[in-house]
This record gives sequence, structure tokens and C-alpha cells, in this order.
Amino acid sequence: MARPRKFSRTQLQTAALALVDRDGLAGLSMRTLAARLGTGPMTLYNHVGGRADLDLLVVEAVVGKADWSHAKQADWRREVRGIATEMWRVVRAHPQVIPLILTRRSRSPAVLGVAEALVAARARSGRSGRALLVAFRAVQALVMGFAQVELAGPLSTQAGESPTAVIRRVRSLPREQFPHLTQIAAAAARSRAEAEFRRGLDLLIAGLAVGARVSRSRRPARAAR
Amino acid sequence: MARPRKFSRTQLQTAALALVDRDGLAGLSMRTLAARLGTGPMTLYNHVGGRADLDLLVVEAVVGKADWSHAKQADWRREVRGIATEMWRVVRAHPQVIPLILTRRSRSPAVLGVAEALVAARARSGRSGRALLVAFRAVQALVMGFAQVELAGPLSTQAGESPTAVIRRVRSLPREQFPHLTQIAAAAARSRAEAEFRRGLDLLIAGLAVGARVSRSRRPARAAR
DNA sequence: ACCTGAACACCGTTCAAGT
DNA sequence: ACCTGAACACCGTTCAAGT
Repeated sequence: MARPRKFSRTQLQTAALALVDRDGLAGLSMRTLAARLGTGPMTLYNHVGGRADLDLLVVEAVVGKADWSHAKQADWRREVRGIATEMWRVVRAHPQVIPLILTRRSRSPAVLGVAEALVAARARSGRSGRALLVAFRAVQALVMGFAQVELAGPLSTQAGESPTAVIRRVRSLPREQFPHLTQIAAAAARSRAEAEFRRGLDLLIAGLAVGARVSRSRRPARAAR
Repeated sequence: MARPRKFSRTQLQTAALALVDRDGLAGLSMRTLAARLGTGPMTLYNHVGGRADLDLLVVEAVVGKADWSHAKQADWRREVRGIATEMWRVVRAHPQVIPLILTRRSRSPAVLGVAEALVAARARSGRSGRALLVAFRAVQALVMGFAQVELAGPLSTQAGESPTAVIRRVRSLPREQFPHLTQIAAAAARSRAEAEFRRGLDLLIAGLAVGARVSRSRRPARAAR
């Protein structure tokens, strides 16, 4: 390290995230990032491995904002809820990045840190091994799944669509074919994303508390062909 | 419709899905699909709106394979479980497509159909309106979330990585910093994805059965800044 | 109405050359 | 060791022209 590198990691992250927040994922490329940093595209290869690294950089910039230090609680249910809610809050703060968070593997300390906190909280209820693993996966899945469903689910708003437009669209579906979807469309238009998430999370936490005592059939819904 | 179109929708779907299954998402482009169909890129614009439509075509080809006609059960719990498992099974059958399914909005009858079936099953437990909406969202989120966590979660395998390599990697993390993660690594290496999913789903269904009776704080984990 | 090739404005990355 | 420009092989799409 004779010379200091031209750009720091945080410099790259800030610039990249700013591009995505402003122009969307399509607005981030080797070339646009280089331009924003006032250099040529090839210079970036001294700092990142390639295009894929750019995505990871952005993901970690977002997840790194999670702060669960204040989530510590006597009741493990409250603590799991606090950490999960913080994860979800941070993810939603940069909606344009959600597709990247959903699909890019990251091994950054930030990502591992949230995971560890979540498992630790759940472990305090006395679970370990397999039960702990499943509980961890389920909470993680629910958090990311709610982000996904809001992003691309069947009841989600299209780009630039208003919530009232959603209800109109879903209600215009053939009622005999989708009787229940049209029925909950009204509820969907009224409800707010955060409230829905918190209630959904509470459902899962209630299940965690009782354990999986529901009768369980070992066979899939239909035979695997 | 003087002349029949050169390619049918299913023809396009089959060709596109075959490309993705073989070469991954990077292998699908206007140009490669055109080449596979033995024509020039511009010809495709007579059949699809543009590149984004190609992704939707592939998503719908996969989701369209879901068949929940045999999931009908007297017990609504079993029925919800059956439909959710079928969704998850279909999604996992084409792993390369998962990022698309997670991020692309689709209004196809196939996607809406599964949603309707899920809500219908849950409605049989007597819920409606908001409670029904939340239950629907939670199940949908859990299914997609499990696919996501398997694809890109902190305990998931890298491309071409063996399950035993995962345990080695996670175990090599600093134990004082990630005590619980290193602890569940062993369980993660042993367990199979389907079993994990089914157990996670059962946790949520148990929560659905009792309803959300857990005490609920209205405030987020920390004050929104 | 449907088909199609040439051309344009992008993109990531290899290669070779600079200090 | 780090920086960088030219060049290459892609990409989606506009435009204009065919039938």
C-alpha cells in the first residue's frame, strides 16, 4: 500500500446507493458510477471485482443501517419482534434496492450480525439445534417475504399506481372466478404496510410460542411425479 | 388476424424457459431467444412488448405449473398447507427463475389463481376482511421468503458449494461474535430444505389457528427518525 | 397486420499501456 | 501497486422498409 487507494469503500457505497435511490437499479452501472466519481470505468476495477460486486456493495450499504442495539428485551417474543421489525424497516427504506436484497447473497458482517441477533433472541426461549434453525429461517423468511409480497405480490401496487387504483383493478376481476380476492381487495386498500407486517409477524410469533403441535402429514399435497 | 402469428405464446414460453433452465437468467435475451426460434431479434416485438415481458413470460410459465386441484381438504389447516406447499414446490423446480418470481409483478391468471385458492381455504376458518388479508399475506410471504432465504440467505450454499462446505464456512466465523450462528450451522448442514419449509409453515399455521393473541406493542423497535 | 435488417446508444470487461 | 483509454463482444430498441 504505497499509495492510498483513490476511493474508499464507503465512498463507493454512498455514490452507488445514491444512484440507485435516484435512478433505480437501471441507473447503476460501472460506467455511471465511474462518471459520478469523476473517473473512467476501468478505474473501478481497482476497487471492486466487477459488476456483481456493485450490487453487493449496495445491499450491504442498506443492511448496514440496521441497528438492533435497542431491541434488547426481557421477553424473547418482544425482542424477536423488535429485531425483525428493524430489518423490515431498513429494507423498506430503500425500496429500489429490495430486488437486490432478495436475490444477492451477502456474507457481510452486517447481514450476519442481524442473523446472529435474531437467533440469540430466539435461543433464550430454550430452543436449540433444529428447532432453533427452523425458527430462525421462518422469521427471516417472513420478513423478506413481506418485503417481496409488497414489491411484487398479486395485491401490490404497480409502478406509480395509487392504492385506490389497486382496489379498482382487483375488484374488476371476474367475481365468480376470484370471489375471495375481490372480497379482501377493500381491506387491502385500507390497510397500511407496516400494520400488516406487524400483525403477520405476530401470527408467526404466536406459532413459535406454542411450538408446532398441529397435526402434520408427511406427504406433500400431491405425489411428486 | 388475417395471418396466424408466427409464434404462439406457449412456444415463446417454452423456448424462453428452456434457455433459462440451461444457461441461467443471463442466457435469456431478446437476441438469444430470437436465435433459438430461428428468427431475428425484431420479430419478437410482434409478440411481446419488450425485454420486461420476457421475464413475465418465464415467471408465468413456472407458476402456471402449480396444480392445487388435489389440495382440497376438510380441515382448512391441511388445505392451506397443501396449497402453500405446492406453490413452494413449483417455485423450487426451476431454481434459476426464483429471482424473477421474487421480483416481477405478474397479473396472470395462474398467479391470481393460487392466491384465490389460498384465501378461499383460509376463509373457511371463518375469517374475513382484515384478518383474512393478513393471513393471506403472511402465508404468501412465508412461502416466498423460504425460497428467498434458500436462494440468498446467510446460511445458504453459494453457487456450486456443497452443504458440508456451508457448515465449514459458518463454523469458521469468529465464535465470540456469532456464537449462535455457529451453533446452528450443524443443524443447517443436516436438514433438508423441504423438511425445513414444512416445519416453518406449520409454525405459522399454528399461529393462524390461535389467532394473534400475543401482547403487542404499537411502537416500532426504535423511534422512526 | 405482421415481419425484418440496419443502425444507435448503451453495457461489462479484456488488453495493453502508462505512472 | 495502482491507474486508465481503446477496443471488443454483447445488449435492448428506434427507424425505416418490406409483404
